[in-house]
Amino acid sequence: MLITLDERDARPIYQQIVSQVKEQIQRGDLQPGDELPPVRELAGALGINLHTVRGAYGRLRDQGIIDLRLGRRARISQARRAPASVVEAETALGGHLRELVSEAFLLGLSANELHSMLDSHLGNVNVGASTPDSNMKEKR
Amino acid sequence: MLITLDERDARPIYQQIVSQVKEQIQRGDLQPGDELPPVRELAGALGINLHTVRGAYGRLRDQGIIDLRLGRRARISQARRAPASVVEAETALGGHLRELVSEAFLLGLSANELHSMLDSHLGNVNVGASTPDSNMKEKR
Amino acid sequence: MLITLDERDARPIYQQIVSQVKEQIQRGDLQPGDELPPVRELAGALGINLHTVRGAYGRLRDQGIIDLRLGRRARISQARRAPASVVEAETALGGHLRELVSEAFLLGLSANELHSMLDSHLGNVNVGASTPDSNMKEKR
Amino acid sequence: MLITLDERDARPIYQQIVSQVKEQIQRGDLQPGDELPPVRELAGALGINLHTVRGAYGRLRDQGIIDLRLGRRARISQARRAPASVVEAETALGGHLRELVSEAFLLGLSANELHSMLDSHLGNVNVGASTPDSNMKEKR
DNA sequence: GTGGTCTAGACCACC
DNA sequence: GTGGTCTAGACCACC
Repeated sequence: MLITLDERDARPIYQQIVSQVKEQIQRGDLQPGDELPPVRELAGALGINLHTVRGAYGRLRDQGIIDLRLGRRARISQARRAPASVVEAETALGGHLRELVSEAFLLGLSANELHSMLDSHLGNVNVGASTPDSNMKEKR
Repeated sequence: MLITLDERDARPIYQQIVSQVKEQIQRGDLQPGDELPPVRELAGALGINLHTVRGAYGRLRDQGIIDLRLGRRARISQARRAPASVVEAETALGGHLRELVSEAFLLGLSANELHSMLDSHLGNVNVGASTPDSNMKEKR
Repeated sequence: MLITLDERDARPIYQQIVSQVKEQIQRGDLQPGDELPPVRELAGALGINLHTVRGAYGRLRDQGIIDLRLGRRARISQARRAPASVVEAETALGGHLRELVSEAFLLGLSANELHSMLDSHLGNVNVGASTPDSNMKEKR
Repeated sequence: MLITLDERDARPIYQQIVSQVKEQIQRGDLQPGDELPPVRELAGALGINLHTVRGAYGRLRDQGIIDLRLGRRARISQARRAPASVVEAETALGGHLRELVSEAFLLGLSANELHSMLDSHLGNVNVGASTPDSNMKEKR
């Protein structure tokens, strides 16, 4: 598993790790059951403190992304959660969307341009899910 | 000028103020040259700390949105920046979009659902601005 | 808010704090909107490290029990979550129930005795919920 | 003797083994004097570490469930302890019950739902033991 | 080896 | 004042 830290990224280190693990799951680079590197190993490779990695892993566990068990290696969870309700989705993504729209406006983007940027990012998504006609790869 | 705080919004207060000022410019409620309320007044109206409002105004100034001069009232700047290039837009928004898409994926949202969430957030912005055929309100 | 640590309790300190906050919500001693003591204050009062309290608060936040926002005091969340599904409930409580049954057996308790012990603990519950005829105080 | 590990069970492996041995005694599948498989054999069959099985057997011994003597096979102990008093039971199980009830409350479960979850876990235990009129399988 | 908890202390961001 | 992140290092429990 390849994790890289971006000095220019304003987000805290643990957040970058969390995001990258999620993106790798989404891309299919990490599959359910796959092992993550031990915290000490990843900390060493990234040149950061062990606790920083533990914080990242802990959040991934709390979000149901990975399984952590004492004495065993961290693994990508089997269970993918059920589709979220509209309310849950708004709670989880509302801040992201407001930020995105705000920034896009400042850049002078049109609604169409923003939607097509979103489309190009959705295109990267490796969805091979149970309901192929309603997944995120779907052509609009 | 009407600013309201949303308790459910997880973003820091200063950021909510920044976003709302931007959105009001976008809606045309705030025009170049318009005055913003004095820091003390807005802080009092929202029941928040002076520093918080000062922080918000400072960021708006740093982003070229308002003019701040000691002893003068804050005003909306004249200069609007030119629409960004595709490359600039990708640089500025790419991280936000990656984050948004991977979160949406883990929530089990479809591409359609994500696009319509984006639409509803663009709708709040309700642009009726200078370039009507390429603005963010545009029906898709 | 009164939190006490029990030396004899084998659970980690942060767990005891988490449990006690939950129990106080359940008893109605803590209401939505109520403030929790600042981490430094509670840490001082309990004679433990600040980070240990932060760990407890962080878990309460991750479970949606409290709201934590930078610069503001921790508060009990407004939103009570929707009733869990059978699967969620089994996931969340299965381990507790297995442990309980195992221990009860070792003690020579009958099923009836265990159920009535559960009843007496449910009696402490301060439920004032929307569906009074299906809440946890309900006589069986 | 059949022991199986449940990946979804969040408890440590040694605890799953301890619980299952207890349940099998309860079901009558294991009788006083019966031999348990050698540590090496069980570890091999489950694909786990020797230490893990040793730890489980050690705890069973500490709880008076099995007899362990160097060079001999582990056996189910003869002595069954007398039923606990109400006070003992409350001391031993009170913490578990408080925890269970407050978790259930936060999940939005009703008292009935919690009792029936308890029933289903008691059902797994499936007691057909020495005191049929007060055992844990008893229909309520 | 591997994750979990706790202490100690620094520095930062928001209010 | 108040919570958030990070480093450093100790010791523990499980495998």
